[in-house]
Amino acid sequence: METIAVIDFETTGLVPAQGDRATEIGVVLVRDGQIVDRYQSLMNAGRHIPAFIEHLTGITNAMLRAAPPAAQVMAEVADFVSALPLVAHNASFDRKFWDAELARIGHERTQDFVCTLLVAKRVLPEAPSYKLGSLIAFAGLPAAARAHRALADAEMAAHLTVHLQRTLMERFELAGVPHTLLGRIQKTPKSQLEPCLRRTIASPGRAPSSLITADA
DNA sequence: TGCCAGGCCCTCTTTAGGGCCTT
Repeated sequence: METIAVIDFETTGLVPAQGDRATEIGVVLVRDGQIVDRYQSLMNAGRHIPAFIEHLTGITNAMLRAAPPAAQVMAEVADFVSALPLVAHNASFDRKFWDAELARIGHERTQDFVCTLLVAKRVLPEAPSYKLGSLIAFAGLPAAARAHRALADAEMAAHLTVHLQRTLMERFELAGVPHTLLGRIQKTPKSQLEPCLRRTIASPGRAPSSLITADA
């Protein structure tokens, strides 16, 4: 059964190219709709956390001074994730930091990222907001006790991923929704998604991902 | 102290602009 790695970073800011660094990472492994493993660690990259981000996340500069070095943490988490497909909410953000922090230890990402924000916009078009917490509330999924911490946000994104997969399976009578199909869905224009998946139902002999590729 | 960027998406669009989302 397919295993995916849902990740979330807390950081000092928005732009690694301007010196922002990761301060914490959380990873949740999901298999067959269930969380099967977790990884979380603060990481000390020697970068000061602005006060408003300390307030936002609860991660303080004092906490980072006692945290393991970023390089050590990234080596551990790269080993934990290995080549598993990656998922994140607003993945363009986490992808930037994942690639930047990996590059600092001489590693390079080989797998794709799936973005739950882009998939949710297509699968849940009636949602009032696409913030992670708002989608969790909208879908009636369990909310984390402390948002804006890496593992809590990764767990919420994992629950959202499973909800999106199950919604697609029920709506389109699909046997399964692998990460490759989620990847195709996030790249398919919203206006084309419904007819593409409807044709999937009418062509049971063809794999959903190949159908989306051909029609997109 | 507060902001930073960038991809996506919508519309009063496409020769553009602005909001959302992430910390």
